[in-house]
Amino acid sequence: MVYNEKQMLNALHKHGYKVTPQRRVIIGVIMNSHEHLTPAALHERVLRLDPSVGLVTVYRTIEILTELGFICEMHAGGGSRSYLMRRPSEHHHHLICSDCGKVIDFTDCDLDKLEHRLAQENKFKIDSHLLEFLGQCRECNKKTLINVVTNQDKSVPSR
Amino acid sequence: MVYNEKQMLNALHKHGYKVTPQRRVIIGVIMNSHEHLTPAALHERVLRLDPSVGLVTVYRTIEILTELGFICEMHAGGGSRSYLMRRPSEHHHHLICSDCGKVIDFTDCDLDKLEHRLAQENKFKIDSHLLEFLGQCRECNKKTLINVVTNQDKSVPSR
DNA sequence: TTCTAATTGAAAAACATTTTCATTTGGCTT
DNA sequence: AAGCCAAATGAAAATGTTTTTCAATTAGAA
Ligand SMILES: [Mn+2]
Ligand SMILES: [Mn+2]
Ligand SMILES: [Zn+2]
Ligand SMILES: [Zn+2]
Repeated sequence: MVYNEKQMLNALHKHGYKVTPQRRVIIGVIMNSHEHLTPAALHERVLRLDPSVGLVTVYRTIEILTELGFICEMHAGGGSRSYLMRRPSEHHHHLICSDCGKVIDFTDCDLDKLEHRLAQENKFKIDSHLLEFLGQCRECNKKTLINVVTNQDKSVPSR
Repeated sequence: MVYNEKQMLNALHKHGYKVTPQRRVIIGVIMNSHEHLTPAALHERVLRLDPSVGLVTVYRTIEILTELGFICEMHAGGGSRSYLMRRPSEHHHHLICSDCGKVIDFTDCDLDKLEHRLAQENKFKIDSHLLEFLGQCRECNKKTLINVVTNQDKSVPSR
């Protein structure tokens, strides 16, 4: 289940935030993008629709939308920063393609048993968890395999 | 199982890296710290032992130690950046206290079944995963409970 | 001891995010 | 419809983190 634009704008209003043209555009871009976006990437797309929107406004809107639960952060490993993406409404996790950045959500992490045991053994009160699988999507894997076959006789540079 | 200082210095040498006084100090600080450290926090502690070591060298050493597998990144959620800490040698994950930053490692994540299923269903080639539990350690939880009891009759400021 | 590629620190550059502030505006009240 | 004002905005500056550049130093092999 994914929120639609009207629901998001209503929620803004309901929580005392003003529905500005800038916020409309930003929300529109997020809604119509299936990838996760950095603030900068989001801003770039917003500029195409309204060149006057500032990056600061993008940051501020991201903060609100996160607070309202419409978007969520992503951790794609490596030295990479936190990204964001539109999100289903339930607790979920990510399958991330390290090559192209494609993201697939999944909801059944089934970590309750593990969580319970860890809580007991370590006297921790566990509030939440972060789980992400990193790998290669089908398309990127195909490309890799083709490259391997094509270049199998070529010598490899030593560094 | 945790590496000792000598092993780490040997590994540096073995991989063609020079064993410099700076690297000795940095490794020493990491070895003797049980918390995870940001590059800046690590540098701060290094300065106490050798005020001439530059932050750049800390970054460069972090990179090498990560490559050699002696330290690993941490993702403590929120807008937080990537942290690092000393680490056991095997595949493992973290239990992180959101209050004091205490970290407990655990190794048995047992995600194979889930990984297999996700790989099949989504045609993904999964290389690795990231799993962290966030919560409150015993001590911090105690403090919280005491505060709740102590302040239960006091009025709460509205913001 | 000599030699040299690796390493270092300082400074600058490159980025990412937050703060400040004067101006504008959404939307409630008349 | 007009007025009002707290909320929101963009520009610019400030803050913070990480990387790059470069000349000087040095670890360690010969
Ligand atoms: Mn989750
Ligand atoms: Mn660890
Ligand atoms: Zn891909
Ligand atoms: Zn704690």
